[in-house]
Amino acid sequence: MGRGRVQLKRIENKINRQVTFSKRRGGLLKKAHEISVLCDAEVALIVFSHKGKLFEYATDSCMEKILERHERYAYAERQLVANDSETQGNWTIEYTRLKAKIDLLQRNYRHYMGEDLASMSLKELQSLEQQLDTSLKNIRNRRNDLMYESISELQKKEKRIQEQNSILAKKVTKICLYNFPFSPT
Amino acid sequence: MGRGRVQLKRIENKINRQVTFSKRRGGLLKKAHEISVLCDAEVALIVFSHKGKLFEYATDSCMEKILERHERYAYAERQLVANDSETQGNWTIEYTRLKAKIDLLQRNYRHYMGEDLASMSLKELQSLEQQLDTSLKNIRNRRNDLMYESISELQKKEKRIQEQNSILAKKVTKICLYNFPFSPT
DNA sequence: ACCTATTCATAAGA
DNA sequence: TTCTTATGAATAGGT
Repeated sequence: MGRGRVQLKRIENKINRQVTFSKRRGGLLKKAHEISVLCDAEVALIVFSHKGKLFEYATDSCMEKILERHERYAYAERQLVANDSETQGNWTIEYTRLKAKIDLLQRNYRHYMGEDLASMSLKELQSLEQQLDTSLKNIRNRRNDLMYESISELQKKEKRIQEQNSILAKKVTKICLYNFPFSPT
Repeated sequence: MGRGRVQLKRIENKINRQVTFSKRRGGLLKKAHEISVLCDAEVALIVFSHKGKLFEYATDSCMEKILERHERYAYAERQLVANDSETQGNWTIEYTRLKAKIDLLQRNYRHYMGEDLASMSLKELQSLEQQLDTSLKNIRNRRNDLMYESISELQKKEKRIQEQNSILAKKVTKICLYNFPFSPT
């Protein structure tokens, strides 16, 4: 579409890639919404840009619900593939599932701690690095905000106290004048 | 697209809806794949038809990984109401325990993602910042190592091939000389 | 499923 | 980023 055919391969020019991403992302989200409305379908679309930014669309803005529904499907499939004697009931299965999830989370966590990196590919490392860089920026921004807040808070407090001080000083002067109208000072 | 404009509302005719769904589904999956390849993005697309049939696309056919990544971004609100039936016994307790663990891990995650920072104190932020800084250093070191490794690997390979080349060249020369001892060249 | 008239999406350029 | 526009793609309505 547009001027000239397009090859289905990574756009090497960074600028072009970014622009194309931005445009196509819009188109994709729009079409996802359209099919959802026109055909009464339930759609969830998740897009991570090359830089790791998230864009998403979900029918009725209910991503979690759709993902859960998907999970049930995927889960059913997995069961069809790899079941032998797990007729113990749902609890055992659910337990295993949660265990696996924790394992995964912990593995990821270690990566975020900069540990256990040997198992990661170059691409994964780069994506992780980018993510942490972004995180760090956010954290530093937040810290700066907090510090500025605290500074201005202190400055206000100081001002208030200064004012009180001068008021008190005036009172003191007045009282002194009243009690010792002719004293020096 | 096509003959006549289309209103963005549910197609009431069942046949038309089904046909349109089928066509647009194809288009949507195709475009999801295209943006994924062209722009080096990570895409997950889930479509449930009106009748409940599942269609999906995922970059590198790795749906779970993308959903996991998405989960890290998404706000955690998987509060399963497991409290209503405490009579289930140990399983319920264990289940709740695991759930809590996951919640905790996910909360920490979001901090590592530079999100959800409002609840953190200055001190906590500083410690997090320090940790991430360290992580980033480790990750960058590891990435550098990998890249150097890969470079020296390539250099070795190049050398081997060069050597083979020169051996082959010599052989060719020899054969030529043997077969055409007086030819020029 | 296949066929087109149309509308849509978008690559390139500004 | 946004707009414009030429052009390739997608697709609605038929067959």
